[in-house]
Amino acid sequence: MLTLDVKEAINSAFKKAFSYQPESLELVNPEPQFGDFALACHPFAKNLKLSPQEIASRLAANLISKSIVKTEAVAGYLNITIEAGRLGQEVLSEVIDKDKHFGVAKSKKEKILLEYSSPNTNKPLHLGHIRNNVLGMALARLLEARGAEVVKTQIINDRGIHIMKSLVAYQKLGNNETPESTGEKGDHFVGRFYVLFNEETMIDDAKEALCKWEAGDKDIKALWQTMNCWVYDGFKETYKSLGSKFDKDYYENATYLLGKKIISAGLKKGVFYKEADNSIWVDLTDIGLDKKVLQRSDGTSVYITQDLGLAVSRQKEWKFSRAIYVVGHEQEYHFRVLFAILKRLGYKWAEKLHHLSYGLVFLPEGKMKSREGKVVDADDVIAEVKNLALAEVKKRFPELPNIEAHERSKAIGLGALKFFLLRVTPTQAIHFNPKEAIAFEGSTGPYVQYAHARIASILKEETPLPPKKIDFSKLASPEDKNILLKILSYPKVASQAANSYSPNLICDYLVSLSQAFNTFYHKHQVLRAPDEETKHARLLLIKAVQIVLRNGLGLLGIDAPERM
RNA sequence: GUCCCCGUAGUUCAAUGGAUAGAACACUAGCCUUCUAAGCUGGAUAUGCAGGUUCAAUUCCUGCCGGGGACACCA
Repeated sequence: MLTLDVKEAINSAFKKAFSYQPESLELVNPEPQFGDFALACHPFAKNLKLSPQEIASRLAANLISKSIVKTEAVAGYLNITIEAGRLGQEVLSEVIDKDKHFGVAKSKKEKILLEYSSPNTNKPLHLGHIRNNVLGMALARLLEARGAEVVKTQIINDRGIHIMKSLVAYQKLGNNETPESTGEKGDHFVGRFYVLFNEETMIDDAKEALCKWEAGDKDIKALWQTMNCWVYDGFKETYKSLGSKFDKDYYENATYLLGKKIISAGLKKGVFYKEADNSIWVDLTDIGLDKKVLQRSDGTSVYITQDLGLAVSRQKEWKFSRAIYVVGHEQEYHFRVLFAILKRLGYKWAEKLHHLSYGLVFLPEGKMKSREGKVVDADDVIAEVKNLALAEVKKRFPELPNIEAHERSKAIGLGALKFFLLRVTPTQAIHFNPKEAIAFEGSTGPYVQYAHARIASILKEETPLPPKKIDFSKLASPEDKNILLKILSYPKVASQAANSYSPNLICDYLVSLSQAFNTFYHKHQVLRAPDEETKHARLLLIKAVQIVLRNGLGLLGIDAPERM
């Protein structure tokens, strides 16, 4: 790999000039006028007792490599320019050889458990869930591209008073309707009754239903089961549109009992304590948290109980080396408490649990609240972006067959939506402005997809690709170099994005690569290049761009259509 | 009251402690007889305030101001 060659050359220059071995070398891509790579020499000044400029000068004088054509010392920076043909040859042959594996590291095997969806079975998914899902899938792919085995899971909150609320409302107002009879999507059907639940007149019935449920009442359990299945049918459809996949679904009703066992065990060990009213507590004040109730005085479990059981059973089942919970920022305290309790119980793997908290999605009117109907429904948004994309496609290609038009609009609409949600740092809150979310121009998913489709349409004219042993010195324009250097940095960006759980870095990268390509595209002809050699070199160049765009979009869970 | 996240251009967002803080939208002037104009080329504007650490701070530390979230025998 080229950057390694340059690093080696710098290392030996250090040796020759100063008999010194730096611990690590961080090369950056400077402004084009300075060169292709640069090394800031300031950090070495202290050890070498020389000015950064002096260090850079001496390194420049001692830097020998057949691929380096120019070295310069400016303001304490060592600037390096690579031979034109060399860059193209090394970068392009690697990308085209590796193809879909370019940017994928074959590093150590690690098993990562990822939880990225935790729906309630009393209402349909909303925009916040979409962010959660899109982020989770992107993370899964990002980590897989680092060589990790990722176990994708969701925890379904199918138990508790809120579930009984929709159930009781249905009992009272349902008239034996079903999603089939009314033609509604199952999750929306159930959600309708959750909204109809009346806090004043029905709360006692809901509490009673919960007691019956816990006692195993047959009728309640049967209805609960039926309604949950309606909801699951609905979720399945939404997940399919989003491309969400899970290796394993966990259900709260199955994990909370294990949580209770863990709590009694902890009580015996003296990690927890019992109050006079029989409630069970943990005292975390010594680490800056609070006292927390783990079991109510009536013996029933609380929210955290199921997460304790879930964590323990998942570790037992998967033996993960790391677990990541992709859950909203508002639950940060909950997870701090959860992890602290697990540590206190003596589970060593508790150190390996991370809460990746993502910011809320705000609407122009403020925070979303499902109880007040102030939500952006997931299915609605998905349908809307598809429709808008369809209108654009039809405007451009009125003659396109319907099936093809719908396929394209699905890719484009969802590409726009996913990109919109992923381009922001996960911890940042998103202010959802419908117009921006579904924009197809500017810094958007479709912009990247469009660059990809343009390349596809050029390459379609020219199959098969030219051989890889050609004259790459034809790729010496600023536009060529800009693209080559960007491609070269892709693996690094991908690993940074994975290590810091930041898919937004990929979004940024893809936009800048697309910009580099578009600029090139407007300035240089590919099929009508001045000569055959240039044409061949350019074909390989854009092929490599296409590969990287497709791989990068793939990490984000976004399709790369051949035509738009 | 305590804790967590966030304050960057008119707006929405970027920026492993490194050279002149990047994009996009909006606004504006141009570019389709030439590989897809969902595009390209120009044009103006920004690090909340006060200190500190550092050769170097949007980035790290402290305080203040402003916005959001959390701290239930809710989930």
